[in-house]
Amino acid sequence: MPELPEVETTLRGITPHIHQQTVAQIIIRQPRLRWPVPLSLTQELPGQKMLASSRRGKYLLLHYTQGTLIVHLGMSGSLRILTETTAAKTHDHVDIIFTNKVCLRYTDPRRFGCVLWTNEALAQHPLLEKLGPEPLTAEFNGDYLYQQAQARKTPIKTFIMDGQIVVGVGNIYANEALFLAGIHPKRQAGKINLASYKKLVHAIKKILAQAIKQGGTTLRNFSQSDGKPGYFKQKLKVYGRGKLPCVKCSTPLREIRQGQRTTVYCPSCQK
DNA sequence: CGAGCAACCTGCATGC
DNA sequence: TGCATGCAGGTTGCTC
Repeated sequence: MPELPEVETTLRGITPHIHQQTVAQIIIRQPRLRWPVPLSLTQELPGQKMLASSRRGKYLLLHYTQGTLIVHLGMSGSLRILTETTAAKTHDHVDIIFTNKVCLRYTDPRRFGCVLWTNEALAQHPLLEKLGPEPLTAEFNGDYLYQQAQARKTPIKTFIMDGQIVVGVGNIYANEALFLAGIHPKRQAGKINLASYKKLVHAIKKILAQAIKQGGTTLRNFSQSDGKPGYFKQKLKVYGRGKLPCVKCSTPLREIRQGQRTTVYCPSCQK
């Protein structure tokens, strides 16, 4: 479910409600996520204040007095703010309740996400230390991507979805960015020239920035932390449109599998 | 080292 | 209606 724009939207949605708030209680109903939720949090977290929040790739980082909560939404996770008592449903795995009665609720049917805690320097955390640059920074540019691609035989789509190369480009936006840049998803990363990489980087930035501005892509169950849906889906040009006519040239879009993910592209516009 | 893929889980759409 | 199958927004951690 959540790609980077959804994670960013979630972060912006929840932060004002919990900023500078002190934890009263944490309830862990289901600790078995991607990695076990540390049960010691029920002792450690109460009394700590939420000082700041940030994001690294698709990891949400909630910085408390004595450590950081690392939250990932996986494929089906969401975080939302509850201001009045609401009975927990089947997949409501974790509640963080603040002294002002606000509840931050983590829900994740597929349990591919995680809720972890660290006291150590974040840059050295095993899940974060090898991550590539953020896509919306100046560090991520055509020259960088071109350099990283040298001698790489992996298909360009797989390459831009590799978090060690650049974080936050998920399946939807990888498809969309390649279409926008006119690049065939199967091309070998090492055989693409600098000019095309500049175009691709521009496309990735554009598509992500636009999606964030619109509040993320709504697919099935994603909604913002306030419950309002995102409005980006209607802007998708290839994702979910296999066999339908290309919006530019009307050629039927082609659908293939790369890795274990669906790729959609226009065989005429993408070379 | 890179490339490819199995694995972790539930829900939903589809087809018989 | 029921059941089997395949697919879904991610990413780690295996094998080769």
